[in-house]
Amino acid sequence: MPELPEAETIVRGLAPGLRGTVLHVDGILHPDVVEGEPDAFRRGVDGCSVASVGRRGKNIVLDLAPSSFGARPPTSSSPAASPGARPRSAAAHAPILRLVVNLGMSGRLLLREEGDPSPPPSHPAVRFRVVRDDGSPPALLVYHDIRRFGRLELMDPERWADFHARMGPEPLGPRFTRAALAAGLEASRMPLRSWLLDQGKVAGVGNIYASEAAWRARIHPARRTADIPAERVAPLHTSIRSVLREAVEARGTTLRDYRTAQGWEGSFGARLAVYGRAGDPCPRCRAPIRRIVFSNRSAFLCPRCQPEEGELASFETSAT
DNA sequence: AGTGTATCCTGCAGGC
DNA sequence: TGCCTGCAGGATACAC
Repeated sequence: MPELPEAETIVRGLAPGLRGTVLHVDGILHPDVVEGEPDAFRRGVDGCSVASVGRRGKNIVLDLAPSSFGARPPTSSSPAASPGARPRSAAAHAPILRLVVNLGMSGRLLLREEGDPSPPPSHPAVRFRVVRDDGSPPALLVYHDIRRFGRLELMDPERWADFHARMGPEPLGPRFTRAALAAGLEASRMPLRSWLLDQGKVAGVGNIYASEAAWRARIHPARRTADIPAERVAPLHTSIRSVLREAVEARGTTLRDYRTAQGWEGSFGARLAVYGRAGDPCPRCRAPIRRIVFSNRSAFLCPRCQPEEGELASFETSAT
C-alpha cells in the first residue's frame, strides 16, 4: 500500500514526537511481522533512544542508539551514564541499529499520546512504549497491520549497508538525474510499470504513482523501457518527481488503509488522474480511462494520451 | 533477463 | 441476509 509519499508523511508526523525518546517493546502481538527472533528483536530495541527518524524508499527508518537515561544497564560497549547526560552524547560514537519498517499493503505506524481519546487500533501487531526524559507521560507507538504483509526488522550496520545498496536512487534526491533515468531505461527490456515498481531501479514508487507518472508523461505503462523515445525521458523524469512531490504535500493517498502517524487520511486521492478511475473521462482529453492487467496487477491509462505505439501485446481490459 | 504464478493475510464490494 | 468470487497500495521465491 503505502508508497514514498505515504512513508514520508508518516516520518514527518513521527519525528517531532519520537526523536530523543527511549523505546521499549510493550508487546509483540503478531510475531510474524517481526523479522528474525522476536526475543532478539525485543532485546535489541529495549532501552534504545531514537536518534533520528527517516525514510528509504517506502521504508520508515528509526536510527537507534544506546540510551543514557533508559533502563538498559551500562555495558562495556556503552559507557556508564552520568545523571542528566543527553542521549545524543551517548549516540555519537555508538554503533547505530536501525529499526526498518516496511508497511506492506495495510501497515500503519501510529503515535498515540497519553490521553488520546481515539479508539484503540483494531489490529495492533507490535506495541512500543515511548519514554521521555522530560517527565511527560509515556506515549505509545503502535504498529498496526490488518493483512500483516508488513515487516519490522532491526538491522545492524552491515545488514543496513546491504539493504541500502540494493535499492535504487531516491526519486526526489540528487542521484535521480535525467541522465541516470535515461541510462536505467535503456538498459532494460521491462515494461515501464514493472521498471518503476522495481525498488532496485528507483526506490519508493508503487502501483498508484507508477500509473499516475506514466499518464503525466503520456507513455503507455506496458511500453518496454528501452523503446521509450529519448524525448519522452525528460517528461517522465519530471512526472515521477512532480507526482511524488504533490502527493507528499497532500499527505499521501488514502484509498482504504493508509493513515498518517496521527491517524489522519491523505488527500491526494481526489487528485488522482487515472488510478482506480476506469471508465471516468481522462482529465486531459475526456477519453474513458482504461484498466489493464499485466504481471498480475492493475494499471490505469488513457488509451488516447498513452497509445501502445505498435506493441503487439493485447491486454485484458474492463470499463469498471 | 524478465514473466507468470503462488504465497503471506484480512476485509470489503459486488453478483446471485 | 448469506455465500461466493475477486480484488487490494508490497515483496519474495519459484519454474520456465
